[in-house]
Amino acid sequence: MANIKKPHTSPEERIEQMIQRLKESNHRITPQRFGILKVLANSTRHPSAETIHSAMIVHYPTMSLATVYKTLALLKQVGEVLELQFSELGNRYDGNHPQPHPHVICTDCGEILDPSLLDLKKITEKMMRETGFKIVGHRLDFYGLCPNCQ
Amino acid sequence: MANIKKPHTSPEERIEQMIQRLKESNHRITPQRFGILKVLANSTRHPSAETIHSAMIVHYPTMSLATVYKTLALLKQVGEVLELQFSELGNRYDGNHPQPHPHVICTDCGEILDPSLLDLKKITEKMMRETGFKIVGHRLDFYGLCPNCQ
DNA sequence: GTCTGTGCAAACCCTTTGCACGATG
DNA sequence: CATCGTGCAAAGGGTTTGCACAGAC
Repeated sequence: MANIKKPHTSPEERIEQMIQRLKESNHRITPQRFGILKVLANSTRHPSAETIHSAMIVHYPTMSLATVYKTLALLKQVGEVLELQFSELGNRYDGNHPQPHPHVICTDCGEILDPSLLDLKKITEKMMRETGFKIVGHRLDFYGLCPNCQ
Repeated sequence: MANIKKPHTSPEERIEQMIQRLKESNHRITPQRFGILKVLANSTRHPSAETIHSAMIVHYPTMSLATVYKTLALLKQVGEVLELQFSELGNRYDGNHPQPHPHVICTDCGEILDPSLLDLKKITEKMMRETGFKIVGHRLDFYGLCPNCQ
């Protein structure tokens, strides 16, 4: 059973994986895209599009938010980023673990953690049997207050 | 273990519960609010604000969307409705089972089902131990294609 | 050189808010 | 009759889109 909390892949390796996937699907590696991959691979904080943009504008002063959104949509499409939708918090992105996995979310400061792996395979099968759905993904969030905000 | 899928509470009983809660918290029962409670209690489809509004405007031609949103916010505040946030689908509301419970969501047509109860108490405790968070809620969604959309 | 990607601004969608009027308790 | 709720319209925030220019391959 793999431990997705501390993957053996380094940020560099992760960036390389994502680049490969983009090339495979005939997409160009632009400085903007490379920069976004770098931010994603080096972040454990599940950044928002805005956060990624802010981090990048220091080095790429002309970087636009639209490009961040377009790149995130592309990465989502090729399966290299996991999008966590929140209507209040705004969407957040996980580029290190694109497969569904549980999150623990602070309702006060918005911090998002990846706790250790939890296998929902059996539960997913149960759900498929019960509902007749063909289930291809899931989402498991726990909401509460992080140690700092308590 | 209770089965939250088919509660013994009828829509009428459920409406009564919600009315009690509103009265307890010193809120008035207006025709608009009563209508929204009726729609919520009679729906198993996790309606959006827009859906509730559309259902009501037939009987209350002056009904406004703003009032639907305000009432949903109020019901959420007093714990009588569960809000499911989706940035794409728009938020959806469950007035029959305000406590967190799993959902199975069709990514094609947007249908949302309540499968039978699944107890996450032990997993929640594990998460609290592991992360130091004080967890007060959760969300468990399964995504896939419903029988109709497959 | 071709074609995709970028960046700007405008458009979009859902949701929230301010405010004057209306209705509840 | 005091206060709270309603409805309109405008504002708001995050995200998406159209289009001309720039740049990757």
